[in-house]
Amino acid sequence: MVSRTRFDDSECPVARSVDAIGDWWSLLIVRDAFDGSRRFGEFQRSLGVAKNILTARLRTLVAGGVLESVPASDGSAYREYVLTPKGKALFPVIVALRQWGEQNFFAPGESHSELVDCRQGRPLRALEVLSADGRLLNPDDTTVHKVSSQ
Amino acid sequence: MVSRTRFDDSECPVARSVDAIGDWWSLLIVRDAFDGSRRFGEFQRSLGVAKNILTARLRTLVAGGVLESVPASDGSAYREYVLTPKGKALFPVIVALRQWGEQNFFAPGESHSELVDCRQGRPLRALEVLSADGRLLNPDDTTVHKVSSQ
DNA sequence: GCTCTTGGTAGCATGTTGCAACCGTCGTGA
DNA sequence: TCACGACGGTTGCAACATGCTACCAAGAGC
Repeated sequence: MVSRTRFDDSECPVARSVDAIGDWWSLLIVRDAFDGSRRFGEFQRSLGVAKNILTARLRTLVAGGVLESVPASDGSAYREYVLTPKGKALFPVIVALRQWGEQNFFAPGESHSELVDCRQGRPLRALEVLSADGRLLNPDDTTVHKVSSQ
Repeated sequence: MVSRTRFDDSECPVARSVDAIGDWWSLLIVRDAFDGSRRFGEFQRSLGVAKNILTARLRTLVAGGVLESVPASDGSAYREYVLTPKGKALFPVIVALRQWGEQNFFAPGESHSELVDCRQGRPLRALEVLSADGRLLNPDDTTVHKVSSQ
């Protein structure tokens, strides 16, 4: 069993998110799911993770409502793992991590995979943190405050 | 020593980001840094993490260029840990995780911390993944392709 | 029926984590 | 200037998680 409730009790949404995802492997599984992977074997080949670990992570993600286990789309008796709406909502997280990695961990010209807009084939616009009325916000322009139950 | 290079060799920026951050504790340290924590003790009290783990994580984050160790701002001989520009660039990642957590792991009315715009005190706008020309993109509207070294 | 692939489980060695105890330095008040 | 508490760690150890390899059962293809 994966360590449930490490940060779960926190009032911080970041902590709960982190706890729900489970670990880094899980995040890479989600990334692969966005890239079109569906089958156990696809994830395993793509990630190179041990099968027992993959089994455990998939189970956690399904239990957490991020993935869903459905009958295989090719008519075989096997099952596939697809993103639920909640899983798809992780898209900005993956995109944010991807952009951060692109900007900080690749030498100019170094080959890397890239996420592009299907329609134009062009890279995405950088994510922007905006205020309710659309101003661009830096970390210093924001603050955390507590919302008591209302 | 923390497991350097688990995913480092990957061409996927997501994997390199994940590897650079190290683990979930590190991400929560970064979150606290955005919230204004600077001192060892502040992180320790806020997170409740064991001190040896915190020591290791801070070292990893400094080595990775996410945090920087600087003389304390209050003139004491202690040191503080502050975000580098690279660390501040993680802001969208934290915001994305926070928004995902808010939307999926809190009952309506349940108390939680909230990130607000300093100027107006209002919650932020939800992050949007946009194409280069500003269209709103869903996961299905994007695809990953390889960029060979050019 | 035979064999290969898929999707796992089981057992074990190793690595990582968390806890508690300890320790040197800094700051402060008397 | 000396004592004492807070700060910022380090060390050792037990417990847990991870990864590797071998194994296995059911499906798919022939």
